[in-house]
Amino acid sequence: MLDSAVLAALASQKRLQVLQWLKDPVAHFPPQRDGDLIEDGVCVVFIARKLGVAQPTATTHLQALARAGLVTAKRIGQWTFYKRDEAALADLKHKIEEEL
Amino acid sequence: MLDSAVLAALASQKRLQVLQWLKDPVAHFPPQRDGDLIEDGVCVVFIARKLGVAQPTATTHLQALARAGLVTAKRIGQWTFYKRDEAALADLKHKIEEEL
DNA sequence: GTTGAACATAGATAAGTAGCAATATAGCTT
DNA sequence: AAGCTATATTGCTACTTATCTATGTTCAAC
Repeated sequence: MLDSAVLAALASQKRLQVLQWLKDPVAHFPPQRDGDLIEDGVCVVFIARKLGVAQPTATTHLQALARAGLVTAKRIGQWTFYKRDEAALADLKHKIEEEL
Repeated sequence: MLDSAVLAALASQKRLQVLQWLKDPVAHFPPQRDGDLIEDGVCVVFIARKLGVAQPTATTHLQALARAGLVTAKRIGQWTFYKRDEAALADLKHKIEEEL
């Protein structure tokens, strides 16, 4: 059965926007010193800046996506990088296609 | 771009459940006197009863789905029948498949 | 070890959502 | 027209969400 909690994570224009940007991080975010945009993910402050919200607000959104399993967080040094969980997203799309 | 308002309509276990039941109304609801379960849809009180909520609560859920364009309402006499909008649902699934 | 940067957490406010009981409205049915 | 039934609307409470500022924590770099 489809999980409404996961759909709730998607029910936000800001979070949908982030997921779009994370499809091609290199196109949307500046280079990072200590983490690869593609391999490791994008750091929170970049996302906050591009979203036009304060950093804690961005953290909240990203944690919501992570709780839903749609992105993963990776801590490197003082940075936290977020990237899409493509397997989880594919699985979700498949479930929606089948069950909705 | 995916519309977060439509996804918000799906972000509820109760509304997801209703959409599932409406896939096969005959299997899930008793016969109706004045409207065909398949052609016209299912009346609100049946849905309220099966959901285990008061009638106004069911109305709210169904209106949310209707506002999102996922179901359509049809008034016949004193009844309002709700049924899935299969075209809209297919379109949504397609968009999710492509854009998520 | 002190400073500064990145991120998380806490606390506050405002807005939205789910639920109910009560009431209103609309339409049969007699 | 009177009464009954189905649905919608209203008014309320409780809970959740989005946002911010302020503070805490972690870690790098000097």
